[in-house]
Amino acid sequence: MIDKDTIHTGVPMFLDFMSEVEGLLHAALGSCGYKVEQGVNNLGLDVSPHADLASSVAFRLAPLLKKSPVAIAREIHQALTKNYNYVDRVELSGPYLNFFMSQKFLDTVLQQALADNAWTGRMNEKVIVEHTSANPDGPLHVGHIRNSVIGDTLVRILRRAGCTVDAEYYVNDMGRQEAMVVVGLDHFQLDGSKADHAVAKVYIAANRLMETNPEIRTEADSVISRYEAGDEEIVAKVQSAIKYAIGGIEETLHRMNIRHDSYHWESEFVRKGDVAEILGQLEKTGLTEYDEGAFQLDLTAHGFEKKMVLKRANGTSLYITRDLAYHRWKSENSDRSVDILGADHKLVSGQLRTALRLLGVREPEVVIFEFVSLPTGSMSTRKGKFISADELLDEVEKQAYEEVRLRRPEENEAFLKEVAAQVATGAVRYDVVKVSPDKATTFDWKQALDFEKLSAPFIQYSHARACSILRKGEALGEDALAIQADLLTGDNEISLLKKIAQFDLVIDRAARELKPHQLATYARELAESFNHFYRYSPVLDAEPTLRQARMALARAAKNALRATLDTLGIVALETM
RNA sequence: GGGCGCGUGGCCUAGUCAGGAUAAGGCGGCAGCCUCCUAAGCUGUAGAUCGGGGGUUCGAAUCCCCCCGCGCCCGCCA
Repeated sequence: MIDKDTIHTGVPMFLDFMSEVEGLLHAALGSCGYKVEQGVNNLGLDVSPHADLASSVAFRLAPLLKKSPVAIAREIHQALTKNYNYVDRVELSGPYLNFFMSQKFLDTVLQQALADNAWTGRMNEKVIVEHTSANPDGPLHVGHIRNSVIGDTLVRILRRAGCTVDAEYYVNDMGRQEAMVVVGLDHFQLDGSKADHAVAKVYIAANRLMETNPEIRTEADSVISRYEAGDEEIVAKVQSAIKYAIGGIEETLHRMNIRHDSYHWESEFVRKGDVAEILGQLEKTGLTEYDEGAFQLDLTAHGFEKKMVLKRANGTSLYITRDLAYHRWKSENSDRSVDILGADHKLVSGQLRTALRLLGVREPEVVIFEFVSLPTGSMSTRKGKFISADELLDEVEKQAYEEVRLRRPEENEAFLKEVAAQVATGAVRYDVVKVSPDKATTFDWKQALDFEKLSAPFIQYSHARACSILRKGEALGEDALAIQADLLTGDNEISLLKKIAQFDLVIDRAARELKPHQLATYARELAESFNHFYRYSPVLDAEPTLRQARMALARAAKNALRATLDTLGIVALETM
């Protein structure tokens, strides 16, 4: 049986094993009279094919002690106390120290995984994540959704880690793009298509008209200054256009299981006087000057070649200035603030952070993702050159529908549609999140429509198969809650349990480092691990006691898959 | 020209921050597995001098320098 005091719902699993290993190693090093340098992972700990946790600390000590790593590892190994709880044994393998999990640890993992709320971590910071924030001048395209998916996945990871997260959309209502939409609406009609698409058509037409009619630019300038001055007629026009476009954008986001908790409009910070206040504070740094009538900040001492313009010669404010005010607000209302930005914002976000430092405001953590381009080149809303998120989702859903229909011909239309929609959302999200944000990508229809192993349906399918076993088992009277982890002796059973145990480690890292693609990799490994169990350890046909234990493992795996999929924003279908 | 990022089998990617024990997957190719809990699955096989060159190290895909290629940026746009 398991000691009651080791069971605490909602407490990490692998992290507990790891801290025990760290404790053991530090104690052993101490009794040998050795010290390791300060730094992350100074014990050289890593998950390894050779052990549940391996340490290469002997290598790190070798040059300092002028002894062979093998000899050092042997000394440390002999100095280890045998006071193990979650550790079963430590094997010496040349210069490596290999730590293995105890049966008690595996029992705990299984028990935790069966609890309803076993999947929430201990971070309790308040975090603001700003993502998407696309200009309301058209629909989201396949580049924008990289922002939305990375952002929303991080929101979910941080919440899973225990944080309170506010997902924010920063609405650009004061920029030139929006002014062009308003001018466009004076010259062209919305055509009744989906709101954001209709706005895009007007916006594109206005830009095209400007090529032959320079008056359009003057009209846009006038909209900008009248809006900033608070001209009631213009304010009403701008805001209704924006609300209309955002409505369409929201629809697309909801289709991808993405919701924002709050919206902040740029104009808010101008109207409240924050922008003026910040300009005043920056002036006190002595780094500002007027150049050809424009108010500018000189950041050459901070490595920026060009001056940062804070106010136009005509007196209107600029994006960067309003963004300073917004970021000050965010820092005052959170413990961490996170921005998801495209690679084209690298420079300006560096300038922003430097200016914030001058103002004594906590800087945001910035996640930059590289560009998504089309095989024909980069996308542009203004030129009407893009593949919209809606178009992508429609196509993927159509493909998914065909796949479900082939596999489940006996099911009704509603079933096929529901599964197809959830498979499509999952496939799109997974395709985006599985790639590191640092990587520039080229959109590829063939890849987007591929539902095999490196995709969401692979993981959803594993979950559905686990559900199927549980349904059938429960019909036979099994409760799938019996804790008999010691009966799980097969390699595939133990590695599945160990993979389940890693969930908290993956979430913890992804939440600290803001790397959502690590969770995508874990999801694939977990599903793969479950599939091996499924293939080699029959549950329902096993003899009764073993069947109970395997039922419990199937439920634990189901819970872990479900938690992983939820955190990725992918619906865990019970059947597909 | 300068800054930032990327370069891993035919194609796409993980691993790089915190250097370690045979470079991990997918797609595509070839060969297998449905009287067996959903074959969107599983197994086997071929295929990589980790862009090139130098350096640091007992040890480099990983760190440093140079070069090449690709992307993004260098606006009183956002």
